[in-house]
Amino acid sequence: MPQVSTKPALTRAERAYTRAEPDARRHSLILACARVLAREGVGGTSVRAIALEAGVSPGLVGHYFAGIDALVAATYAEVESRVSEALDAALAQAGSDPHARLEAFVTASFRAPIADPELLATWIAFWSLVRARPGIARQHDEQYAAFRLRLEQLLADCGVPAARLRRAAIGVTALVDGLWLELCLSPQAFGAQEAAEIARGALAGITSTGR
Amino acid sequence: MPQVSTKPALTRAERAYTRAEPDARRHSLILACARVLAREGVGGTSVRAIALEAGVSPGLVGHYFAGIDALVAATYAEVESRVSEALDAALAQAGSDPHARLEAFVTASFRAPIADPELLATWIAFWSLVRARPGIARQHDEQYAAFRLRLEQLLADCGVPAARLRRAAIGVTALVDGLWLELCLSPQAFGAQEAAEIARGALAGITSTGR
DNA sequence: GCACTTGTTGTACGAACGTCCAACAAGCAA
DNA sequence: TTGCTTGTTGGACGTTCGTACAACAAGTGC
Repeated sequence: MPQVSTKPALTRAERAYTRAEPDARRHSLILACARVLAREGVGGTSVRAIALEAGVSPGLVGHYFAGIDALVAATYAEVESRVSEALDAALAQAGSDPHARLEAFVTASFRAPIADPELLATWIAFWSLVRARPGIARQHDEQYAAFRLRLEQLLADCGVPAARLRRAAIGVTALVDGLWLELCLSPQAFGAQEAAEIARGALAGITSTGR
Repeated sequence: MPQVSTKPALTRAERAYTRAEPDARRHSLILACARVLAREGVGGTSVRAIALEAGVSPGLVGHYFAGIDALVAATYAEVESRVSEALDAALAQAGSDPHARLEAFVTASFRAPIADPELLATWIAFWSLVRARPGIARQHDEQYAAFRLRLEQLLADCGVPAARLRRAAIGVTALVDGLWLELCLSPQAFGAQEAAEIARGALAGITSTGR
């Protein structure tokens, strides 16, 4: 992105102002931030990179958010919301059979819209921020606790004994995260369908033995 | 870390030069880099932060490595080596029973020296670099392929059918990674011992059904 | 057309970045 | 003690960072 330093600022005729509603602008900045986090990682994510990705001027980040950290936090909320909605939708379509519901909930993570390498990469970037940013850590804790609680409920509906619920939920959550990680970082190793099969196998083991 | 800008440079009497052998100095910079990556994440890891952590002057990073990226790559190699050695040691102590060996190999990830929150946090930082840095991606691919290959061998020794080896190895690797992630990011949720129990349960499922 | 509201641009600014290197200094041998 | 080798310091330099904001401009109502 070289800037020809001898080139004068754009004339009035050359500047292109494109107005957008505040919510729409905020949303497009959030999406741009997610994409930059995914592609460049945390180290390559800057106000200028996000603005360039969004096709706007850098000042807009400061105008619409209390700074880049606030934008990243808003991006976390957006991505998390997208994942939650996909899980909700999977459950809504799963019917009432407990095993089908459990499987739908877990395997939704390996289908669109979740199993998108870009979304997974953004998610990995968020993981890497948890320890250094208390705000992201809070968001992370809430989201994970909610996911695990829900998973426990679904597992309980499948007859997993109460004494084993917690560990089963932790294990399934870990398996999903680990498969996400490798789906994203080593896409040549296996794909989303295989990940779903692996997860199904694990669920079958857990629910068949009540282990 | 405010620097009193009116304070003159240290006089000759105040400067403290401490010499170290090149290898020792390189190693201490690598360890400092690992600690900073763990604590501050990628975004907070800079030449100055690492040098401060190592108790030396920033110029030493450039003296001993071809820049901060080379130092990070060297840090990856060091941490990976530390993990591999721990796994080797666990296997060496496990005896000849295939099931004991498999369990030792997998649960070693949940014992010292591996299950150290700082090491895990450094590892998460490396994950977040994989997509944006080809060199780290190469290191990552090699390390993961080697781990999975080894795991497949151990699983095969336990009688897991050849047709199921690959997926079993992928699943166990994912489970380990996911448990690492949460051990590090949500230490209040569960501990290393419980992680080991969860992993043992998963291994028992895989090896008992030959699934 | 004008005035006002409100969204946009792009740059100034101080701070921090990675890299480079001259000056310094520890340690050793003669 | 001197000279040499080699490790260390810390600051210069150009670049990039996040933030702030003056100037600009789109869009609306009168």
